[in-house]
Amino acid sequence: MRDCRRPVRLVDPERMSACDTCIVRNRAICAGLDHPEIAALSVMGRRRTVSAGEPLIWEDDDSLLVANVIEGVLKLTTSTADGREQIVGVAYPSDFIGRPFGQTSAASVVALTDARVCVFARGDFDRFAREHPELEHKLLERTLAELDRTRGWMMLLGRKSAPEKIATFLLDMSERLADNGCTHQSGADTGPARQFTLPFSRQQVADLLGLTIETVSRQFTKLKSDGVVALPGRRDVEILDRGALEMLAG
Amino acid sequence: MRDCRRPVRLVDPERMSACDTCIVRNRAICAGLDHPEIAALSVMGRRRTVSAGEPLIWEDDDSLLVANVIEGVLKLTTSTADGREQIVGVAYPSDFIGRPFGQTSAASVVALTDARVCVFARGDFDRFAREHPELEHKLLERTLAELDRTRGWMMLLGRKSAPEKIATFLLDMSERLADNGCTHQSGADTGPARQFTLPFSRQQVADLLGLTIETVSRQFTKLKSDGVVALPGRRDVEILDRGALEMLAG
DNA sequence: GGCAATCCTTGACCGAAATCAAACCAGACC
DNA sequence: GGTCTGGTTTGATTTCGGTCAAGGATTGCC
Repeated sequence: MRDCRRPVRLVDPERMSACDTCIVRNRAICAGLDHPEIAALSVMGRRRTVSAGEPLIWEDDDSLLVANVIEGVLKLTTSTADGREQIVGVAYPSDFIGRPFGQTSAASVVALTDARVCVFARGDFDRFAREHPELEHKLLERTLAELDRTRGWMMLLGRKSAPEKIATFLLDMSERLADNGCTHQSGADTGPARQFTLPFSRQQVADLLGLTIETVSRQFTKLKSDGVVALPGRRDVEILDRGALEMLAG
Repeated sequence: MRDCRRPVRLVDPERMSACDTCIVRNRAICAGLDHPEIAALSVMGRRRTVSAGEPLIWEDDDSLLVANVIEGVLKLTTSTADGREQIVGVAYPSDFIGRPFGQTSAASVVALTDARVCVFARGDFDRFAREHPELEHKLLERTLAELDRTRGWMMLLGRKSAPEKIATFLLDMSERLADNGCTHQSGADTGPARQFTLPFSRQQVADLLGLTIETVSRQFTKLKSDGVVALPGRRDVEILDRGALEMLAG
């Protein structure tokens, strides 16, 4: 999912005067809009950077903004009054975040890595979307896919054991962090990544899987000593035995 | 959420020649469509009854049909190869079920009570929806709301204890099964139900909350002996101390 | 380099919920 | 009435993962 790191030069990086140079332009919901529409969107939107750890949207706040992720990874979380946290979604480049057509957002959005997003005032976006069925359709397709993915994760949270959770997680990461052909000559899909760098700390993996940090750590150690994965760095994973992982994932 | 039980007479109950008498007409996604549109939908759709326990859609099957729920309650489930089950959604009257714009359905749909639905071939529905932005917009709003609800449930599955799960579940049921003013003289919202009949067996409650049937049973017994609820029948619940439930729900 | 802060790992122990097993109950049917 | 059946409750026991606590490893900073 990572985008190519080729620098993008913008005449005016604040105003989105340069949707045409946007690296997620073909994959985000704005794909397929024609020139006048893109121009209208450009007027409404602004580029923003969000540093790792910085929040973009607060849970239960008025839903004031929506955004497209250009670069980086962000987490969507819900929390209980006593501070327990559950990650309920992860947004990658080209993903849409925020809650259009609703008063409040059900989840907080916080950057996991330094990120760039292009944000819109929710009201502006809502109005624009209602006038552009093609955009709404893209948003609908995306939302339906996200709902499917979320429902799959419910099975993991409700019914899987810790080893199954970790194995499923690693396989999922391996797919979502797969190289999209940017750093390779061929444009072909290179398939799931054999090695990758997690955008999560151990605590965040725990918050994603409904486990504690200690259990996550122990399971990683177990996989390492069983020769299923190598862990060259804190957040680096190399899959040595994908078959074993798939067995474990259940 | 229950609809009034006043019988609906149909000239031809098989063909949906009588959308105009449909009891969920004002709340389902077809609300707001004009006469010619409704007529076109009528031609595409068929009414169907589904008996309690009977499946309507199979997980991983080709997504062949979508539907509106007219009456009854259905569960959406995902299962593992070894037979563990997780309920990932519950559909009530006026809810939309199925996976438009996608090749396969991520969840099975099975009736919990005898139910009536109006079904459409997915292809037909997709085509119709793309030509009717207002319908797609309604579907989008619904899908966004369902995603919010699903994410809330992830917090429950990943981070809540058994007592918290049960309390949250009962409060949720109390709201969703609330009388919608049908059986009362006033049309006013009567608020959350104080007593209601669950559409779930104990096992199904377990599948919804990510627990075992024994744990569910024990928690119900505990709530009863603590005087928080009364359980006049297998599936009947009467909330005696809502405040206590809210405390327990965390 | 030394030091602090943060993150991660490891160990000992505990407890909540699962598992295993046995009653119990409520309808349905004869 | 009796019996059968499927769902439910209850009890005894186990286990998985959480909690508590300590120790390492990395990173950043002076």
